[in-house]
Amino acid sequence: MTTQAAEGLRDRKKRQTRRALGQAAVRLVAEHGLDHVTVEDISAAADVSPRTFFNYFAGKEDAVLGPDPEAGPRVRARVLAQPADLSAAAAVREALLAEVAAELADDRELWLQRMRVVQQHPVLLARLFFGGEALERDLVAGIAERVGLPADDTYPLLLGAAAGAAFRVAVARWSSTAAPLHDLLAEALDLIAAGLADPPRHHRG
Amino acid sequence: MTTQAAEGLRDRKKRQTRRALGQAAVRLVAEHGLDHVTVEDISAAADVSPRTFFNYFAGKEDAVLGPDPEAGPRVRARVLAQPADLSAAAAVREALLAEVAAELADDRELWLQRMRVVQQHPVLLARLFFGGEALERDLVAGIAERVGLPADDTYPLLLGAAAGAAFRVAVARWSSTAAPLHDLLAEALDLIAAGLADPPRHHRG
DNA sequence: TGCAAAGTTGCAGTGAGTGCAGGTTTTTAC
DNA sequence: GTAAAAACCTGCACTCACTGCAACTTTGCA
Repeated sequence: MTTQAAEGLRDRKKRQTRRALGQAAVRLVAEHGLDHVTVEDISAAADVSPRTFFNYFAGKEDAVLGPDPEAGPRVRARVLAQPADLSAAAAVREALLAEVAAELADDRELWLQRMRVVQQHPVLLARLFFGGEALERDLVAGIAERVGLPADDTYPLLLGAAAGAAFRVAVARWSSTAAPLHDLLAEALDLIAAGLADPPRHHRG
Repeated sequence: MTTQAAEGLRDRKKRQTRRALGQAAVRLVAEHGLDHVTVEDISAAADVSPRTFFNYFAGKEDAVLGPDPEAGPRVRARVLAQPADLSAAAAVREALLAEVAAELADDRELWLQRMRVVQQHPVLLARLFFGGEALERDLVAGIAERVGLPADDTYPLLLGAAAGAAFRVAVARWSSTAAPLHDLLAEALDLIAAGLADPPRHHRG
């Protein structure tokens, strides 16, 4: 049966095209702004027809964000894989930190540019959150399973949503400061675990 | 300076039109689904031209959500108006509960239908969050001012984002349960203030 | 009553996004 | 090695979203 590398030429080309489109989208939008870039521009830069673009992405915004359909299940598995003596919040913390480390190892520079673009285009932020929705659903499912509650109970929903909030804030600060994303995310998650009590040092008039 | 009733016929008509468009949008989308409703349909139902529709809303989704541009400043003011002995988190809690009560007093039924529609169309959820962005920015500004930190510091950003998360979860549960939104929101905010510790009763295998 | 400001509408045009059909490339089976 | 099958790419035609512009109508005000 000649069971070899198992990765056909077809799939490799598909990934190449997808990647080319995504990179072109980020680069062009960074250069010219979101409304001054058409799908045709992106397609041309990636050397495919505009029609083909839509075989890969639902639109400009999707191409910029390049959502990863496997991220959700991966995060869910990570949550369940954490040691049983951790609280749910702690398990989410470890799972997200591990996931972020893995993602960034892949393509640090692209992610950074992507996030800078997102900061400059609030519409993209909305779409990022939307993609985050699918991910958040899986995260919530993992949390629910871990604590033995239904997935539509307040607690899993809220922990998932709060983790998403922490992630957004960390990314926002990442694109404007030089600190490692890992540290920023850890800090945000810790603040939430502390119940968002008033910050220690704040001098009033 | 003739500072009188100050509400001309013009402005009243504008508000009527805006309201008619918003209601028509929610009703039609609830009936036929988001992609089976065109701007033309909505305009026809509100008895204006399609071109006029765009003088009021940026698109279908905006019309469904009917964002209130004054909500942001109002929330910010509410946060600052809370007693000084409250923690920032507690101040946010009180401000949001008051705001929700005021909003709902206006148009309870419309809001409920709106939220049901949002639940069924994740794209709208993204847009809701986007509109929420503007609001969240004002909320963050209020928090920052209250605690004496810059508005781009982690703490205000995170408290604002977490409050947004609590709000989303409360709304999600509101549209699927019968409980009052006020109670659901209070519960969610309290859970966050408790650091999202493991829920009290959860029996493992 | 008459002028200015604001609102409404139609028209024309760009661009997003989709279904369909024909052509090309990769895979699979013989 | 070759031919059928499956997957992919592409152009075409179409609907709909959205915008600028230029009348035209209504409201506000002196």
